[in-house]
Amino acid sequence: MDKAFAPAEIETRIYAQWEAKGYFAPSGTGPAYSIVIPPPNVTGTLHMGHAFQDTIMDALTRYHRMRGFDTLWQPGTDHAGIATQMVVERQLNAAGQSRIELGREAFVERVWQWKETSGGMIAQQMRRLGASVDWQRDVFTLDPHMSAKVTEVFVRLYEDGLIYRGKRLVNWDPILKTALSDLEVVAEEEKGSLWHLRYPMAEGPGYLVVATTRPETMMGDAAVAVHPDDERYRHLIGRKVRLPLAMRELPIIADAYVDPAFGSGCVKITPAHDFNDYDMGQRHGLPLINIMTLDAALNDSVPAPYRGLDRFAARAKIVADLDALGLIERIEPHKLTVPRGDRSNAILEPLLTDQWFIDIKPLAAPAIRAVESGEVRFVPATWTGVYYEWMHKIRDWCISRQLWWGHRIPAWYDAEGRFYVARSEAQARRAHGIDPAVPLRQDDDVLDTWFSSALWPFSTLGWPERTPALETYYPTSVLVTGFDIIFFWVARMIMMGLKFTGKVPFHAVYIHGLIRDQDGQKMSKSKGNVIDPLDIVDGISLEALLSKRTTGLMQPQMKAGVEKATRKQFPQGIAAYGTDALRLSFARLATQSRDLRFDMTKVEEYRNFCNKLWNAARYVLMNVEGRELDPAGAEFSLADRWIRARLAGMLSRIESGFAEYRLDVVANALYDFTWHEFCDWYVELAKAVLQSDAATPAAKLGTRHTLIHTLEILLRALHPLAPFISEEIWQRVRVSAGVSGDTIMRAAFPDAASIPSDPLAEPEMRWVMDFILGVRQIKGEMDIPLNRRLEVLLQNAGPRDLEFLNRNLHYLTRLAGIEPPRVLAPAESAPIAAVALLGSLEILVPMKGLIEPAAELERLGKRLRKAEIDLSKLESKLSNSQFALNAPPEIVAKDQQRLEELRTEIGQLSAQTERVTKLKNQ
RNA sequence: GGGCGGUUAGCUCAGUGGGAGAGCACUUCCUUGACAUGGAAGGGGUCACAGGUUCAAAUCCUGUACCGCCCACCA
Repeated sequence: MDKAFAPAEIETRIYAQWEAKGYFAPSGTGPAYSIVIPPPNVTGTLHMGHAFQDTIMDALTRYHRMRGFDTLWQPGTDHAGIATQMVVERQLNAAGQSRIELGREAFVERVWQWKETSGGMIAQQMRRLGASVDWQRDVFTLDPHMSAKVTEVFVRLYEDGLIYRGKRLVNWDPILKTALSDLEVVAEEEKGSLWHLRYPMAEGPGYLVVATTRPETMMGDAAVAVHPDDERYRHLIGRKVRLPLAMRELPIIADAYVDPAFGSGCVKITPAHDFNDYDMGQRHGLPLINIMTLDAALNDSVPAPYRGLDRFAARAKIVADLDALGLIERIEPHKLTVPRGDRSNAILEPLLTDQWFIDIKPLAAPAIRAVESGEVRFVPATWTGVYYEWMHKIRDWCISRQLWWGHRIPAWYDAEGRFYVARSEAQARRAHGIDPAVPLRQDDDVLDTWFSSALWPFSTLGWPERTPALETYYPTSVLVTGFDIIFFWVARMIMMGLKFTGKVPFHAVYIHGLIRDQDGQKMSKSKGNVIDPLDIVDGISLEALLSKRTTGLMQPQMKAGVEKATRKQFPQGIAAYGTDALRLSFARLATQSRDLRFDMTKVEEYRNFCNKLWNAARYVLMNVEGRELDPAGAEFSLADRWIRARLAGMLSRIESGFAEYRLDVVANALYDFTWHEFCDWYVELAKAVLQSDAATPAAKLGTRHTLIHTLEILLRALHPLAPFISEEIWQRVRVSAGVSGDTIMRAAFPDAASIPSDPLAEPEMRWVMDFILGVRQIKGEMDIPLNRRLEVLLQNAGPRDLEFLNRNLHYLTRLAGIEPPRVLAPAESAPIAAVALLGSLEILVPMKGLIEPAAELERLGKRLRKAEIDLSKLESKLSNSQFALNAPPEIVAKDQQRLEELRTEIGQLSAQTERVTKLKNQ
């Protein structure tokens, strides 16, 4: 084995072998365990969030596969309608072309080409990350057989009366020229103005003042509303005002929606351009006056001077014209929430258009019950409330999009505008007896991407056919996703799953936090803080990283800032850390926190961890290869028994970590055991046996056997999080360890319960460790090199101390760096020495010029102060009579004992301080 | 306006009722035959604040402050 762990070559080689041998496919035996991947968008490459999520899913998958489950991790990618269309359109624009020029068919062809590129990059990234998905089952949401399922669902929903088409007010994106669902709207608070406009009374003098944030919509006003109980305006209800600039009259109506305290208490009502006004218009039978075109300019229903003006130009002109007429009472600054498209960032317009909707309440009710009943469990449970809140006030879902990239709506129109919903044009004709000579035209619109996403758990498994995969792996075991798409995706999958399969799509939803940069900032191209996960795996030079981060920026003026920040953060570029280090650091990050700060130092930490493990394995192999390892006749030492007990402890921590989706717990358990127990202690203890001429062959055999078996079990426990290094080392140790199997991937996950408990090993080992730590503490504080062997005397040794001492002398001399200690007789006086305490046992290191009395006094002082503080706390606790009365007896007893120990310790330390002080003063 | 998170060592974070923890960073020592991507030792925290419950609170309850997120039709 090489001296340092070199991941690059190992990873690609091992993954190729796994894939070639078909290890990712379900085993077909055992209980089913399945996860469907949240399909990444084919908009580019995977980002850190994907890599994080894939690590979690892969760890869960590998863990269950090793535990004997029939395990499927279903891969796939998403066409991501708007997002992908925008990416390709931007590419076209950069090349001086436009989508419109190209035409629908050619454009869609271009997007398919891009899909091949992006999908290929994504698959490649997933392979480098070690994802054990079943590639044979890979699907894309727009694959023809997947589209057929989408059509099937649409038609069935339509036939059940749950899909309807109609002219409704929707969120309209005038840049993308499509409708959006409520969820795709981000409400941002922005600074604006509140214009107080005077609307003259139609008859007689005077005017009403209405307050508005959008004066340009006045052209679409259908009424002015006041609160029915508002004394100021009560008498005017039923009368009329004249709409300035347009020669129309508006009724004054009463509606309790109006807040008399806001503005003037009079509201202009524009039913075709405001959601509230729309509702009010419906209540009062007001006309819907649409004044805008699809690109948000004023249309021909407004007076000539304003026609064709963009909404904001129209606003300026209308305000100027009203001002000229003296019809503006005042303008005040006002904060308002502006709706913007989540993709385009365009200011959206409520606009009347023909759209398709899902009547959602009938679907929502069973989906709410499924969570209430516990059929679907959110982890952490706090997200349940978020789900309920949205589900209880859910509104109909606008599913049609005026885009080109997506699932075409299966509806056909005749010349009269009648439409027929069917699985195909032919079926539409058959069902409605339409002559082939009558032209039919399919709806131009496509479906919201989330429509097909909602079907994902069952569509990927074969629905509507009752395929073996559907029967076996549906409902899936767990959905792993971020909280940002609970509404977009999780809720809709539960609704659709229940509707079309009668079952929930997954039993658990594990909601993880969102990956942010080291400063807690969201990672985004425009911030210039994105990292390609593979750049951490393979490393990247500063130059390459700079060019990656600064090309294709939406706002080129950001370039300088991005470059500066990048140079500051990665002056040397990024080193190659390997996949396992990245995965382990992701796991360590997977706490229940919402925001997860990704930090390079964590990756470095786990790179070092991998190297540590690699070298521990080197040491083990060095000592076992070509040697007898048959445990028959082996003698197992205290250290052997102890490390086995600690191994069991680690395994049970891992088990509960996985059960609770706490991969941070799993990663920490592995780290602590590997580094601080196996390497720091056990390997060093093993050396004391293996390098000793005094140790018996049976003892050496026991140590070798324990070394190789502990390592082998550790590797299996590590495999779900660090698949590559565990496989690589396992391949080298499996023969010596005497385990069968071709791959660690399909080896059994180690079981804590199969390791018998050993209640005596840990206390004795604790004594050994404390002895060693006591001596090391003196050496460390006195700057004495560890390997300088010291003379040590023991005072006050009890029978237990003597027993432990005799049994473990070889450990003590080696790990503490001492000569075999001499036990002082009860009456024998000790030379002046530095002292370490182990219960009542005093470990003495004679000072004789080695240790300065002043330094030892300082050390003693520190210990003494600590002990005294502890003692006084404990004394006040125990002196409280209520404590003994109410606390559990075992707590009281423990504290009593601790009190005695502290008193002994303080007595010893004080006596020692006195002795050293005397010496110093001589 | 409603709701949900967070506040623990310089930094990033674990820790849900009984002696304050990890990693990194920092200080000192160590070219020991697995590993300097290493080893040994050490310093550093009134657990945001104020009340309350309890024999006992970082942990449970109430409130306050600050930070963040989600939802929401006040023009």
